[in-house]
Amino acid sequence: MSDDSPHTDSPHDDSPHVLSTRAVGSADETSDEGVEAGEFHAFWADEVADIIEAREPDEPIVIKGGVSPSGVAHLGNVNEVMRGYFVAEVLRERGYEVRQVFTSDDKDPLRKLPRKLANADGEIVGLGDVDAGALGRNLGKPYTAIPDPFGERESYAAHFAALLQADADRLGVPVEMISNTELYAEGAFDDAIRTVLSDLDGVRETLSAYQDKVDDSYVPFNPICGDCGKVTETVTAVDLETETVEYACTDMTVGGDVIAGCDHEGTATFREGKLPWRLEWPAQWDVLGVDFEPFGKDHAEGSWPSGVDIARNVFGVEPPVPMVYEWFTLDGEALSSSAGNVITVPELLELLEPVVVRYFFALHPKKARDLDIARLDQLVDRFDRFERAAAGEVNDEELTAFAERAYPFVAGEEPRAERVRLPYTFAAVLGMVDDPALREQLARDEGHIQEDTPAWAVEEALERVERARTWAERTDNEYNYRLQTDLPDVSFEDDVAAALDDLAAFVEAGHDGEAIQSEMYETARAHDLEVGEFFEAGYRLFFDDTQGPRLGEFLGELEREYVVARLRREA
RNA sequence: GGGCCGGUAGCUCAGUUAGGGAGAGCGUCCGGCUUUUAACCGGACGGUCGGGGGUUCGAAUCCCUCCCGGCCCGCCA
Repeated sequence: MSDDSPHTDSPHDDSPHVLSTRAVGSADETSDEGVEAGEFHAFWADEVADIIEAREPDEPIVIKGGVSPSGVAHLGNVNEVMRGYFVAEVLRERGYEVRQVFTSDDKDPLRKLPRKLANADGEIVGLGDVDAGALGRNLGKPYTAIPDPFGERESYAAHFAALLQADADRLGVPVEMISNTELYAEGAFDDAIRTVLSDLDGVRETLSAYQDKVDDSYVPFNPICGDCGKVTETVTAVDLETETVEYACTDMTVGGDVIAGCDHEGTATFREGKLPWRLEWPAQWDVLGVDFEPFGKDHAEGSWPSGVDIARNVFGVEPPVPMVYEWFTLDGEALSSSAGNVITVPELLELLEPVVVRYFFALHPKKARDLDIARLDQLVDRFDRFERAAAGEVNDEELTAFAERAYPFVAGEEPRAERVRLPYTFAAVLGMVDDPALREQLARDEGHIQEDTPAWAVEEALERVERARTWAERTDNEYNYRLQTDLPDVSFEDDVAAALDDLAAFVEAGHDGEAIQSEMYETARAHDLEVGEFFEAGYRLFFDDTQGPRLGEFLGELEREYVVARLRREA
């Protein structure tokens, strides 16, 4: 076998870890012409796009994400949307037509009561705030057959889907929401179900390699009970002629609990039931023509391998290009809605600009990372640096390569030279005052806003202030000071009071912030006070606290009469 | 127990494609701004690249092994 063609050792191994340090390799293309597989990309979405492109997909290229409705649409779910989005945008830039779809697996039964729910505004509420009894009575039914606990939409599923749609909108990602229930209703899965039920032995054989419970009486189809409306698990007969199944509404075991069946026995059509997940997922690939799908690491070793097998050997289709993303933690802990460790998109957008959130999801999907709310300033700093790098202003080759490629997809535009980003912590300082004009003045004095900065840039820069303010309040950190409009309850020693009066006179005479700052030291010495003691008096008067921002310069920006009166403890 | 994925400075992370200088920002400390008071500037400190072994002239990077964390290996999704 003197073979001169260097064959790649292993053919494609179906590992879903397409971006792993080890698995990147790839294109099992013959080397003679073509696709340069090993080409390095600074942006992971380009690597994924290469793999998709190498398979010469039909257009439109279909990128899918999906979730099962649960209580809360949290930031983890956004992976499904944003990861696919970046790949979609890269492919669009390469000239392809791309559809990004998002399935809501809403024909799944509600198996247990969620501890927490998100209302239409994305706020998390407890079960006590909704009609929990109605939910409890509907255990076992498809989400689309359960009333919206908030009484607003036509169903629990619709409520949840609306949350995800709203989140995608807020992040500027156009996705096509697809209801699984509707796909069944319109017959999209008819062929897949027929295929499965026509070859039960073959399906069982394939499935049994992954699921122990598959025996020769197992029928992978779950009819909806015509009597009680629950998803059933016991099919007693299949009639391929009439395309119906006979079923019995038996009990369903969920964890340690049992959802009681109603014992009804009936007949269901192919559209009055659903495939179990391991078959439904590959059936979706077939029905929707999916070319790429990102998914969390929980699927990587479970349903993905079986899905690949079933796609090829049951449905006769090639599975999509996969991509496993690592889960991120929130404040160092796993996301958990029952434990209260979740954050929704609207909540996060009270703290961060959408572009920063998009940036977070443009970072490498395979790295385990933490979203640390207390240190959001670090994330924003990193984004700002990333943005400067995109504009070629950072002396860091690696970062610049990544930023130049990824930034347009993150921001939706090329970097704009006039743009102003206030450092997040500085924005938090500005948040100590309410007056928008004063905030702007402070930013100008500090040199962040120039004479010729266009109005749009000023406006957008200042949008960060409100968010940083909210952050300071939420985390009650060292920026959580509030300029006091009313005189706090204070009392000072005579010497301190005298010093304050002197300072008041100085301010009244008209001096700028820098001069006031200097004068504070002079005044303290003149009255034989510790400088710290004098500053503390000032902070007490203006912030009702013992610390704060650089006081003199801060006071210089405030209305003179107000400062003078406050220093004299008059108002 | 088995498989997969992660583990780089106090924190958040880049660097692993293709082996060659261990890096950035923040924090800390010191200093500067006629001034100890969290905004600005400069500097320093800070790491057994999870541990060990191997290949190599040379390893964060390749190989083996072990440790830690997460996920999966029942059902469900």
